[in-house]
Amino acid sequence: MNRHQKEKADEASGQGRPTLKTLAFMTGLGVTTVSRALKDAPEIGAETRRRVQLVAKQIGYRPNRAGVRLRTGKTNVISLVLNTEHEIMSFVSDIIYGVSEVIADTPYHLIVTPYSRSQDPLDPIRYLVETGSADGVIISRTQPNDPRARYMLERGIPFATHGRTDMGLIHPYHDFDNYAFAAEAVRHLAGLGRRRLALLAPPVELTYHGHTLAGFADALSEVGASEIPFNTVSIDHSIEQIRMRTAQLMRRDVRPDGFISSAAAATLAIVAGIEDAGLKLGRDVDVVSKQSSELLHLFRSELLVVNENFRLAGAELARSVLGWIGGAAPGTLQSLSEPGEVQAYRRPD
Amino acid sequence: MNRHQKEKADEASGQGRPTLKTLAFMTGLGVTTVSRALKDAPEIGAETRRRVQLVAKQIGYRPNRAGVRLRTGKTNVISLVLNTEHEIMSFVSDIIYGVSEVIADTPYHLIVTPYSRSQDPLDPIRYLVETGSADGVIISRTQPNDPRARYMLERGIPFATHGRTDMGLIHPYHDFDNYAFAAEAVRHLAGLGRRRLALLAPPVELTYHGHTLAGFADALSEVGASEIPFNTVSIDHSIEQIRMRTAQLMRRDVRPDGFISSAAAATLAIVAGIEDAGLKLGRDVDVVSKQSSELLHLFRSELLVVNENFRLAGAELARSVLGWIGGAAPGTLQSLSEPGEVQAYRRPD
DNA sequence: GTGACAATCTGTAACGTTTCAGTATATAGC
DNA sequence: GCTATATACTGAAACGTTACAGATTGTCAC
Repeated sequence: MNRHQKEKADEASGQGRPTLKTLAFMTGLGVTTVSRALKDAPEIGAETRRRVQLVAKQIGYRPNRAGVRLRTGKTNVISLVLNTEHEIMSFVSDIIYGVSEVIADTPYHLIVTPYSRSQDPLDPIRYLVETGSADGVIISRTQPNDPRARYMLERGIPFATHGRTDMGLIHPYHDFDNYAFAAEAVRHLAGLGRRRLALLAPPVELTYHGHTLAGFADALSEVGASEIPFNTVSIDHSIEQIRMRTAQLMRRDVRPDGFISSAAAATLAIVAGIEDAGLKLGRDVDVVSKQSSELLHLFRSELLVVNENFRLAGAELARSVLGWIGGAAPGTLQSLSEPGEVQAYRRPD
Repeated sequence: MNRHQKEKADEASGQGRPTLKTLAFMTGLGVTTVSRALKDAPEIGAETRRRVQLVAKQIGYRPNRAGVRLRTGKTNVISLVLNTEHEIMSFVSDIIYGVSEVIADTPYHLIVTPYSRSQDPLDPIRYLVETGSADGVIISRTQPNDPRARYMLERGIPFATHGRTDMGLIHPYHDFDNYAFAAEAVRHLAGLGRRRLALLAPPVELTYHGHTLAGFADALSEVGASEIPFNTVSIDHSIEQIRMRTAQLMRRDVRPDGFISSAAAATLAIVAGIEDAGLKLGRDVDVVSKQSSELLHLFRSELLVVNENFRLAGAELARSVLGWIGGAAPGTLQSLSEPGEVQAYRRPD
């Protein structure tokens, strides 16, 4: 062992985390060879490859993220960008778990990048892109003409949107079919003999507001029911506001006998408003609501529900972003989740 | 300009992200000087310091995280470790926002590290520590003798726990005073004339199970009420299980006339169980429940609630971890949040 | 036996940062 | 006018990784 090798030995045998240098020393190879052996490069002998990988596994070698990131620019990070005021609560937790599930056996980490009402929604995106903090981004509250999607498309950074855009640009997305939801809800209410329907829609600026309205309108004319306008509030409004507006509406002469609600929390407010007006759910009015966890039937057993699975959405979004990062065509990474049937509550035995 | 400087210029004027080298070229200083000027090192002249900082701000210099991390080992990352099965939904979203709020104007990023039922809760912690992926860790579902806290304490990695431990070891935590909650709930129910109380407690393995039980027991003897045992389920059980057990309990001869519930979702199940047994809330039985968002009163207006603010918890936990990272003594980074009064619902005008 | 070529392996440089060990200049002491 | 010392700055090395440009073999054609 010459002086040079001795030095290497001294360095590599340190009890810190193993690095390529450690592996190189242990196997008697150069760091370059080790590096390539670990990533199955073609110019490495089969036996050497196996030997390196065995030793690496034995001593629990894990590539240093900072080293890789500095050298290659690859962060192995997916960022989930969330609005801290308007995001649906169960959405946040479920989508995180969905994403986690998918990236669990990849080297990716999930970072959460929040922004608040006061900020331009583009701010966090700009930050991520400018600082190169993530390989891929997931955004929600998608708009028909979404500056964030446009911005990332321009910079060529992989992303996926929860909800669709409508800019004639192609990018990965996952969406719930809110057109189908609203249409099914209308049909179900019509089937119960309801004729005057009100819709508590998503906020106008989001794409699925349009989808929801379209499904609502199309099905209304299909079944020959009519709309009672209820567009002074959206599911983004406070519980109190929705409750108050609902109560007001229900005290009018011409009041709805059916409600469709795009969010579970808002449904609580609608029901409260209905009861404030002295009316009874299931008798005077029926309500169809989306929900993401099976809790509404406990609230009022008369409620009619359609489930939206955010965990699945998170998983799909993660798959889409990873797919894009992996080189797949953005157009092939789009998915739409069909709503199940409208469910009435069945009392357990 | 000599050849050497020319090279520098060429490199530094590249339109990529500005680095120290860019700043060094622009200011005519060495990278070392620039680096030190930016962190207010003492041996830099006052004017130079100002000049460098001005230029840095002008061109929007941001230190490269990978560079810093590789050189110093500092990740500027806080990891929030979450159980993907048992975490309360609102807890996840609120705590994330609370943490975000605090780290917003720091260089820290928040990464979410999930683990599932099948795993040893120590796994994600080991991963974080071994790979040096975070400067600080936040864990929840804290146990009296918590191997995760012990492990991190041994390795000297800063962390904070949501909930306390009971191992005679000192570390930062934030906790809700569940002893006070249970005691107050008992007193309130006693004040309503309720005499036979049942408690739906947190799962036994968590520290606050003990706190809750102690508060419950102490207040019971204080007010001279008695306990109806209800320990076949905890708030970790499924809605269906809790509902069924509640209904069973309420059909017994000796049944509770008061319930205390440690979680809002579980309360929905308790109420359903009560009603399954043909009894009425507010008449036959009163229920005091914790909640983290103001929704329970919409569910049944007779419900009595105590609010627990998870966003605040997230903020406190983040402050604690950052404090520890910043060198503060762990013992000074502990906080306890006192429950407010038990609230009955007041109908809005 | 020579040249060509493939198959394996290797050293060096670079990513951007901080730290170490200086260097150069000015100021002060005497 | 000399040294000592403080002040302000600097180059080189290192963190762990990958890419580039070789280097060393052995094999084969002829």
